Amino acid sequence: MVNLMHGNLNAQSSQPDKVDIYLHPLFKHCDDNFIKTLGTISRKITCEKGQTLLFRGDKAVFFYLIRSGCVKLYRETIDGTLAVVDILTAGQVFCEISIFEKCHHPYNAEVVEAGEVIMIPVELLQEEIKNNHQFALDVLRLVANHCRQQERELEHRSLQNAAQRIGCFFLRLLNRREGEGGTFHLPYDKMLVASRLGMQPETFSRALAKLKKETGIHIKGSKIKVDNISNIAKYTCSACSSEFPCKDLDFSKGR
Amino acid sequence: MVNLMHGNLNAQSSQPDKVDIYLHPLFKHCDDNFIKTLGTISRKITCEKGQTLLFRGDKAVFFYLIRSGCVKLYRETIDGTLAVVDILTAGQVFCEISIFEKCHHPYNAEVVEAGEVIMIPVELLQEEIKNNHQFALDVLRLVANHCRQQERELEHRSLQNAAQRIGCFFLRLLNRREGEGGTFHLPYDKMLVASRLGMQPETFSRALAKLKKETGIHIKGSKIKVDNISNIAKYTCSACSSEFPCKDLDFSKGR
DNA sequence: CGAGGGTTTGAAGTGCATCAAATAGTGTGG
DNA sequence: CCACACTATTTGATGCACTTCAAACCCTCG
Repeated sequence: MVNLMHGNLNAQSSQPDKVDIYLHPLFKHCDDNFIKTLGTISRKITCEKGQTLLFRGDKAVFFYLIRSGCVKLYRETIDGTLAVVDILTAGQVFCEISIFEKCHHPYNAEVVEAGEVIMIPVELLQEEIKNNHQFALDVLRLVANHCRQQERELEHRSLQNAAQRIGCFFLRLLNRREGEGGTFHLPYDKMLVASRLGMQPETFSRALAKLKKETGIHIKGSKIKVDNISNIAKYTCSACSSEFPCKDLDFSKGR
Repeated sequence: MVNLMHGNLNAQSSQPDKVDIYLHPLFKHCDDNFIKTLGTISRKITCEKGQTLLFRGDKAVFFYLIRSGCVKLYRETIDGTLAVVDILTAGQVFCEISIFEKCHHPYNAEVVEAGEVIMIPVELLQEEIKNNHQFALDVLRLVANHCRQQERELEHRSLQNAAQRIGCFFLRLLNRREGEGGTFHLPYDKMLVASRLGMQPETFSRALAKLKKETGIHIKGSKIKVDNISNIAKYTCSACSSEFPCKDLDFSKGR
């Protein structure tokens, strides 16, 4: 079990096996009774790779929390072109807007790595939102946090080049103090990382090579070793309005 | 006065002179007493072009509503490169996250067209959020709506080319039924539209010419005449996951 | 009228996408 | 344990969209 209270992007790279829903910060102001109901009523499903959890346009009836595995959120045009919204791993949540509003899914969700997903019926949460003012505020915080993440994402797409976006992604995976380095594994396929960062696999490969040259990081398969974070920060954060270390994402990994 | 209850992006193009804060849908569940307090305590300021309303990183103490004029929200890297987040006109609001959370501004706000702005102290709203459950939900809706807008924006940046983004922008300005055309004015400078859509003025100029060729629209200065909306929809919406007409934005123009 | 932006046009450069093909890695059945 | 199939990743070559730099044009407003 991973305590999401202290969860950060590191949890992604360490790939925890299971995640306890009770500990997601979204529920920190919910009482034991509600948590118990949550445990009873929510569905836990085991998903295979390739399985589609929900389709864009479908009515949202569940709020999702990933216990393990990996889920890709994406939009698709008529001609089949994909725009990946995000790729989520253990501990992350999605469809949070459905918690308070009747809505239709704004994206598709596909399992890209087998795992377990918890589905919480939205009525349950909508009820809680009415009774528990603190919970309403926590939902608000979750949504707002997602909003800020997207603002940052949008900025990165217009100001950072491919190599800088990868570097920034690595910095978030590392999440250490300035100077300190470390080793970590990519949370998923390079192809998926590429799509997550809005680039082609070929571009990712070349940009990663460039990042290596520029910052002196070591790469072996999916293992990345960083001796000095500042090198990456210097290289990537010059093309961003936030300074390293990024303080944007401190509430939770919720979506 | 413009009734924001029924406001849509058309309001942008018709450039209303003044906007009544009471009618913003955010306040639809607030009682007269609160509205009166709002009128008393909020500041109305007249802004000159070029004036900076707030700086990124400053502590957020006001929620902003634009009565008239035009405000640019942007982020800036150390070397001075800008990333425009949005450009807002009469009836639109910003800094809504400050309504429920102590936060620092994630962007700068600069007046690009002189006008009047209303500043509402966040304490007032934070108080109301505690007392008025419906208001809390309306704030949630406002934030969620902003979130969806950004999701769409992000998709557009990765799937649509420059001409298609302009066409999509026009469709939102027109906001009519399929087939019906119309005439409208750009809500602000072409330079600003370009920055809003994440492209250079030169690119905008060339892409607009391309859009004209592809869809048969008529352009004279800032006046755009569209005979048949479907032509634009056919051209732009093919590179988007939503089909025309876009239903994404039905709550308000809030930000 | 003339100064100063906004807008357009031209020419050249850059970054990423695309297409193609080679190479590495992984899982399968024999 | 190996050979095969299949996928992921890398590398090369080329093309396209957008940017950048430069200059002309145009419009507005003092």
